Amino acid sequence: MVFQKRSSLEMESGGGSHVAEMPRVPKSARGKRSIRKKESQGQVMCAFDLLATVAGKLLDEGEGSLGNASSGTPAVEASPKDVRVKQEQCDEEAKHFKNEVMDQDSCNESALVSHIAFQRPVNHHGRKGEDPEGSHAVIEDPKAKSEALDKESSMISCTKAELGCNFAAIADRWSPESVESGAFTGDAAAIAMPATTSGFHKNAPDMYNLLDPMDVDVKPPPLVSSDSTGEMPLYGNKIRRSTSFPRVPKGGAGFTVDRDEDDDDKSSGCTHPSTATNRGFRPNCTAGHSRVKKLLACKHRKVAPARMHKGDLSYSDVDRKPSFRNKKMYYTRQRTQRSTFKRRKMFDRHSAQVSEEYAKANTKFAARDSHAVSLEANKGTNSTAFQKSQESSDCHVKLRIKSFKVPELLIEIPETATVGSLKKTVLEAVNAILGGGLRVGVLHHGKKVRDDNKTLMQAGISHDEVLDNLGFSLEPNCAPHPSQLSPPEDNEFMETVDTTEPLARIAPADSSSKHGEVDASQELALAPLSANYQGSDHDFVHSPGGMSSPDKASTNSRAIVPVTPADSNAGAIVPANKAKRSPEQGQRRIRRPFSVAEVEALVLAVEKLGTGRWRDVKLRAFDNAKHRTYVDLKDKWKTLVHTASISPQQRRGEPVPQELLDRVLAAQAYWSQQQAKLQPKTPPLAEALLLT
DNA sequence: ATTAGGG
DNA sequence: CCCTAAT
Repeated sequence: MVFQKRSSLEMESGGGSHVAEMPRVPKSARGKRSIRKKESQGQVMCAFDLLATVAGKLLDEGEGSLGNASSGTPAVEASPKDVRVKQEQCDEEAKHFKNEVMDQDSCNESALVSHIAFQRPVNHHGRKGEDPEGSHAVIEDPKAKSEALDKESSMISCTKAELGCNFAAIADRWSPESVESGAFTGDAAAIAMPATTSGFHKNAPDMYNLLDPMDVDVKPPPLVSSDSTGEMPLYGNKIRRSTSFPRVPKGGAGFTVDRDEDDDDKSSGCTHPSTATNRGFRPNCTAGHSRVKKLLACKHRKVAPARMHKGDLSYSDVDRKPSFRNKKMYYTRQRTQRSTFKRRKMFDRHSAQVSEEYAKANTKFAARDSHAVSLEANKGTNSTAFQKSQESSDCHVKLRIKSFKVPELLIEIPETATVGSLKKTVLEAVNAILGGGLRVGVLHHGKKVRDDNKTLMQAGISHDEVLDNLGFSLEPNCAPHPSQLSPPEDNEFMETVDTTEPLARIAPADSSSKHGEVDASQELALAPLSANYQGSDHDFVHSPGGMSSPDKASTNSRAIVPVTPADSNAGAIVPANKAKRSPEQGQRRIRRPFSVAEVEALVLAVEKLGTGRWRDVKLRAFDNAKHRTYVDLKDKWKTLVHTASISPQQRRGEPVPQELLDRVLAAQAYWSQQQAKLQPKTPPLAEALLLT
């Protein structure tokens, strides 16, 4: 709706004469920003909503046969039609330009490109009027059903588990940083964790760049028009919008192109449940898998031979989870790294902070619904949601446990079994997967069931009871007190890896080092998931060269094993943590030379917005490129200006088309002048007088 | 959080 | 790219 209004406005203004954009409109601009943020929030909610809905459906269907769950896609498709449509548009556009710009493969990128093309039809190879049609208004439907969330909190949690949407959450939990960055996403968000929200927004910047009021009102400055004859005032805007569409429905089907990354990351994970699930489903960690299987198989035989089918399913889950995790982790890391960094500066103890957040999250969780997830503050980490499948007649309690860090497990155990045996069973399975060192805690109705000798029945855990009330937590064996908590980060790592010695071994340094290393890959891995669309920005660290690769998808196949890297350092690092961290933190970001396409986008944006509004430039042209900050853009512009002023022979790196450089100079000159005009508050006359 | 500049 | 100061 808003959108429509704007467009009309735009059109009108376009036709008429326009006032050049003001170089800056600080106040107004900022105010708008806040608005955007709000909107994004709404969207987020929406996404959750959707998720909840889908989950619900899946659950319903799933009960009968889990098999369906994986193919539950239909449900997803059904609801978010709008989203779909948008997505398609995006894709379309992308197709058009892909050929031209191989560089970037993200949807965003393509969008960007297309946008460019539109704006400057005359210049380039005939990609001119591709389609103004994408401009129809986007239908936003940010219905935030917070209440729904509340009511269905239980459902949601279940859902997450069922869908495997957790994967997002899963990975996130591993590193505190992720939490901070808002990676928390899935569950946290779903669960309604205000604390994390802020992070969330951050990552999910607004997809409104296009909608930005500024853009609308602002007409193409003279420069632009002069630059290319047939400018696109009206057109360009429209186009832009259309391009942006995809993002608007961010929450939606998850195809949130732009954001995905990162950012986004966050919502994306949950967003594509079906996809994720399916993809994730790969025989990755065979070793662990078989091992677990064996373990469980034994039990099954003894206990409930008949139910194996379910077990199989869950196993499959196991397989897929790891992969998720890996992907996620990578992704998360990357995303997070930076923020973490900053944080560190601010608080030595960033870890502490994280833990706090964690705690909050946990608390809320618990409060909200007794069932399912419980996080261990000290460990920070493992939360498990479990679901009991309704098996009626026999006295076996079937538990389906989903842990953030641990692959999903399906466990069957007689009601007469003791809590202790239940714990043991779960522990065995978990250990098999993780490689050990974990202790399992059982929570019933939010309370810890400490008496290992009680039977499940005695504890109130019976087959006919709703599973919601049962939860498992993973705890390190040795960790005696949660209170001591080592830095949350570490803990998390630990958990991931081996939980054996939680506190001691984890050193902040470790985690950091890991982060740095893994970083890039994470993103890659993740990308495939969300993938279907993607944004452009995946940064592939490993291939700094710049190209994005289509193969990202293929990438995900990689590792699966839950294993985790972490422990490697852990041992070494035990007590001392201060020294280590600092150095690692200092890591410089990897160098990612701007591609010509990026330069073009930058130039285009600057031509429109001017040189003093990097933040807007970022939003407009690089919203999806998480690795390009406004500072980066500003710096790049600086170098571009410099490059343009030196001889071609002196230039290095990927050659930038002279045409672009010329535009850079033109824009630079134009905006400098503009600035000069506005700046001098002191009228020339006055100046003159003073000088005299 | 952004912007502007120096390094 | 990083780092900082000033907003």
